[in-house]
Amino acid sequence: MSSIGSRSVGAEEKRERLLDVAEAVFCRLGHSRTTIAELAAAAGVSRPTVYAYFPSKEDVFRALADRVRDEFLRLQERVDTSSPARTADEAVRAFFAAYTRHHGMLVVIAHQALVDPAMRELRDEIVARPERRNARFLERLVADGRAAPAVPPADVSRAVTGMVARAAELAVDHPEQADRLGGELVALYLRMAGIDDDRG
Amino acid sequence: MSSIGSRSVGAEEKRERLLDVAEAVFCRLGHSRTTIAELAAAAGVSRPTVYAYFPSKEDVFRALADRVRDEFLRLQERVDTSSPARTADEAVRAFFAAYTRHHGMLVVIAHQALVDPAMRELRDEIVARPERRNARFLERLVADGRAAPAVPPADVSRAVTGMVARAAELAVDHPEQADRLGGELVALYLRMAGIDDDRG
Amino acid sequence: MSSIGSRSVGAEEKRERLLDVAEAVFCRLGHSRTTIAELAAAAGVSRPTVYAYFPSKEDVFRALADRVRDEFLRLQERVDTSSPARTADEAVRAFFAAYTRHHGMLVVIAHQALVDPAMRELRDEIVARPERRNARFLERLVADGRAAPAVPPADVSRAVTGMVARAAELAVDHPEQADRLGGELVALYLRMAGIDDDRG
Amino acid sequence: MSSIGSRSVGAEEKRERLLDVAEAVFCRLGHSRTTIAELAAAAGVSRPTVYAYFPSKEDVFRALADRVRDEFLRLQERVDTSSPARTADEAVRAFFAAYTRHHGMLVVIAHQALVDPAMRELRDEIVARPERRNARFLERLVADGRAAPAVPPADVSRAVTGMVARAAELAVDHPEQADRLGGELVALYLRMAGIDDDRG
DNA sequence: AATGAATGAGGGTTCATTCAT
DNA sequence: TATGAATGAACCCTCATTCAT
Repeated sequence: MSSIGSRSVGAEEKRERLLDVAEAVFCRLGHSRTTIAELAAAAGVSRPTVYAYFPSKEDVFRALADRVRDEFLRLQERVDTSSPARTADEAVRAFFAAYTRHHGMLVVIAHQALVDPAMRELRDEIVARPERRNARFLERLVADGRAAPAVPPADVSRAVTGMVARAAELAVDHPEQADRLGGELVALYLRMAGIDDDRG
Repeated sequence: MSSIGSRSVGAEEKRERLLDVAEAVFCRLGHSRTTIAELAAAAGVSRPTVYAYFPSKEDVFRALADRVRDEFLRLQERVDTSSPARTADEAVRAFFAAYTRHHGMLVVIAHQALVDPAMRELRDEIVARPERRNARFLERLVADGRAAPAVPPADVSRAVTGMVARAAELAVDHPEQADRLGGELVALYLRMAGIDDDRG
Repeated sequence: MSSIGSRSVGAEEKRERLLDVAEAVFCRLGHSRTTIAELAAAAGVSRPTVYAYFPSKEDVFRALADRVRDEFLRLQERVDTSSPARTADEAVRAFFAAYTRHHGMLVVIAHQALVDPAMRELRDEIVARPERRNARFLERLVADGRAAPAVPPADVSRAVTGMVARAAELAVDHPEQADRLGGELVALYLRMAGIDDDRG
Repeated sequence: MSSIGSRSVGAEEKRERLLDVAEAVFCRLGHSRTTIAELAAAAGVSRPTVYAYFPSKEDVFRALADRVRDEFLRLQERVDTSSPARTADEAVRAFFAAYTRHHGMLVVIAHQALVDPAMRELRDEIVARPERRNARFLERLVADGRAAPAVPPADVSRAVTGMVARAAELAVDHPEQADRLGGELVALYLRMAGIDDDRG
């Protein structure tokens, strides 16, 4: 019926769809209440079918977490670098959008990180890596005299991650405010970093 | 049942000790992996004894969450108000300290909030209430011409919550940096809020 | 369906090959751990293909057991009867060789006999029938004055079955001793049966 | 109701009773068809109760197998040694009785030995150790001129194990013949070993 | 107040088997 | 004929919870 895909669709695609479904379920139910039965039902298949695509529940979760991380890693690749303010604008907005989109998973990942060192690392790749990258970006700007942050770049960088995370929480419940929130985040960032706003 | 005599006091104390133990266990194992057996073992009692103090595992968790929230609520009561900068300094540092101290529980609470509306509310009391209070504080300062935030006070306020949360994560792993981090948080906040630093 | 033409012959051959593979797998993994998946993998085919040749896993096992039994039944047909000692020699060695060759299957069959009356019967055909036949053989020899067993022929007969079984166990792990063991078995049998060794 | 024991009984005793029940079930159903549910039902308890005494189904089986082995090991301790024939008589009969009593378990152990090296060792302790002991016993007799086996002592010894095993199979179905079978086994053994029958 | 003992409910996982292609 | 895909039925095991002592 409403199974996860017709026969003609490749297995890889079905796996991907299963992950989509799984993300929704994990975000709705959290890690422990997400059962294979629930995943299967949400995907319109039977329990054993889930095992045709993933060896275990934990593997579903790991694959999901990996996918989220990969999306975050990809974010950093395409950013307009025509001016510091533009770079900041795009980077912050993109990070904010991704954070909002995957807010639930990030909460679950943080929870699992309490228990699983692998999740701790994965979370680090999502959160701390962009921070380090951003810190280096600021340091370069400072060296060029184009930024004058109030506190060390690393702290600005960390602060912005936190700000984005918190704003994302709000954006999840009030998507209509997402745009405005993005704007405020950028504004705050520019001010914290002491970057001249030369956008448009 | 038992009067407020020594017996009762002992019971209240034991309950409190049980909660201390429980907080440690919940932070180490997360919500689902925390079993009554583990709580009992960590407290050096048998499983049924836990039920003498709490009706269910969920009640242990709720009591714990309540305790954390209460501590956050109490934070706001004693703040030096001799100057805006001093107020900000104390409030931010206190919030940051509490956030660091209860970081694990806050992660678990966030996770449970995905599932349990009551936890959503509780989390709101911990995070959003101080934000609103802070926003009002800023608005008053703005009205008095003593603050000139870069973005609306509500956004500054939300931003600082996020910053603190992220800094707390770091402070958990590197307690030796807690002081410095607290200072940076205050500095950033003052700058974001456009408050003159008239401290010492 | 398919005539006895080449197709059918191919099918029969494949079935036989499948049984060969299955014997190896059942002996390696025992009855319960042998899965259709394992059989299919060992045969280099997909799971459903196994079902093209056998209606069920139990049928694979039954066919296998039947094949083993048939081999044992055939043993008794060609035995040199030129002298009692020669008869004994050939019969014991042949039985011992077959027992060694199919030791694993015989263990599995014994195990299944605990549960399945049909396997009990089959095992009886493999083990008890030769015993009865042997007992009659001895009785005839006794009547002719050519044997003087220490105990009733039926007991001698049963004893030799047991001896062979135990020797086979050893021969499985130490094939190089098979010949010597065969010799000892014959010697013991002759002595137990009180048959003059007029061989060679 | 008909649970495995009243509260007053020690846990050790209950464990022992559970093992008694388990032996019956394993012998009736074989290894794989024996489920925890069946064990629990046979013992008159619920499934989780079984886990209060054993960590897993495999542990139940191992404990059972250990118990059987221990009983076999104890057999060898008390044997009348007033004369070779008496020693042989007692040893063979005792081994035969134990083999009959635990026939089912020995079949299951043999089956598991296909898969589990630990079971292979355990089986060796049950079967091969008495053989080696017996072989040494015969060697001593030979040295003293009190035995003249038809084949090397080790082979006699192995043969008798096999004979006993096969006789036990029969005795399981026909307990009324056990005594007679025991006698025949002893007679055969004495003859094979070339021991003078000086028993009363 | 405290606990040893027991269990109902439920979740993860496996596997023989079927079916559409 | 052969198979990729899917599933019903079980089974092992865990855990929150209860109860008699």
